[in-house]
Amino acid sequence: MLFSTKAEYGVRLMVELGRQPGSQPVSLGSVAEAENLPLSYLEHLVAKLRKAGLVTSTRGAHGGYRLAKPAAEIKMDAVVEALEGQIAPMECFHDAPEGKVLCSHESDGDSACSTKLLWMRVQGGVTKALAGTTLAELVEFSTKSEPTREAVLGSVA
Amino acid sequence: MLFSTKAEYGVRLMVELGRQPGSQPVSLGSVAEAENLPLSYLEHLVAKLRKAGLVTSTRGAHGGYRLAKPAAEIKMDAVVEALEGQIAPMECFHDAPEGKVLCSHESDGDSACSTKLLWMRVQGGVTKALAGTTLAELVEFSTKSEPTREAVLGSVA
DNA sequence: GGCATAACCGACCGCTCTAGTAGGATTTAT
DNA sequence: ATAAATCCTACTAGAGCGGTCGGTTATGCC
Repeated sequence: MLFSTKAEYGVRLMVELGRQPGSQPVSLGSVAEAENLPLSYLEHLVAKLRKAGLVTSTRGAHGGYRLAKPAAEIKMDAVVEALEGQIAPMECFHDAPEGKVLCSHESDGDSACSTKLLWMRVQGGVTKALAGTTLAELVEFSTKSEPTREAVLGSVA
Repeated sequence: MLFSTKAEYGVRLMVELGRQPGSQPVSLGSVAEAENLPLSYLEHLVAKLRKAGLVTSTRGAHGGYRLAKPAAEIKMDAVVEALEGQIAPMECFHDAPEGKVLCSHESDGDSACSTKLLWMRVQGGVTKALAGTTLAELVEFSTKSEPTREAVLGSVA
């Protein structure tokens, strides 16, 4: 598994927030109920999203969470990275200050890392997929398939 | 981390085998020494590669391992999958008999999985990167950067 | 002010996987 | 026979995952 359920639950949470049109905050409890996920676990996840500046919170009664930005401006690489931590294909990958990629084996005296080419391509593929998808797309995708109730009913009938 | 060191070590092992020109088998011990990896751990990894039909073994003295096919015909998705198991972005992803992708949440009564679009793109990116890279490329890449000894010496001088 | 609601925070827990280690059994060239 | 190798199983420490729990703080509402 490339990602754990932290990413899954967290993205579902974000989509749920993105679904809400109004500017009023959504309580975690309602999200947990809607997505059928444990509330206390979602608390941990939403904390990461908040620290990453992806959602804002309002405390107290009628409080809850809102997207910090319009869904169309939220790229999924930021979301997944907030939840799962640095996205790198391999332990030895840490990106240097500039856009460069380092491999810890390279500093060794021996030959350059034979796997670097592969992991760079993998990382490129993943980053492209994540950064090329916005939360708004997922919201639209999920709401569009919600009226697939027809399809469900159709298959039953 | 998308992958564990199993993939890292295993790919390094494959590259090491691919480097050898002759048709005579290479002992795991020499690979372990060349790559500075624990021999007993490599044994576990190479067993997976053998079961996946990627390498062949000859037992006894002067025995060892060989690539089962020319390096140019070995695609890295097969290698990584043999080492890490099914490559899927998320727990709920299991590919159906035909090339289709299933999400376990879809069978539920509720709306289709809001994350499916994202994970499909991610999986596409990873698969494309892995399947689009051959072992031969990695072998060439690593041997080409081996004479970068100049660069290393150059930076020291 | 008091109360319900909800965000916040940290500790804890069982489980599985990772990255090894260890020890032996088997096969084979010399 | 012996040494060199693959092969196989069992074991282990540690880390992360998925989740629970209890308590603290902040806030709208009556």
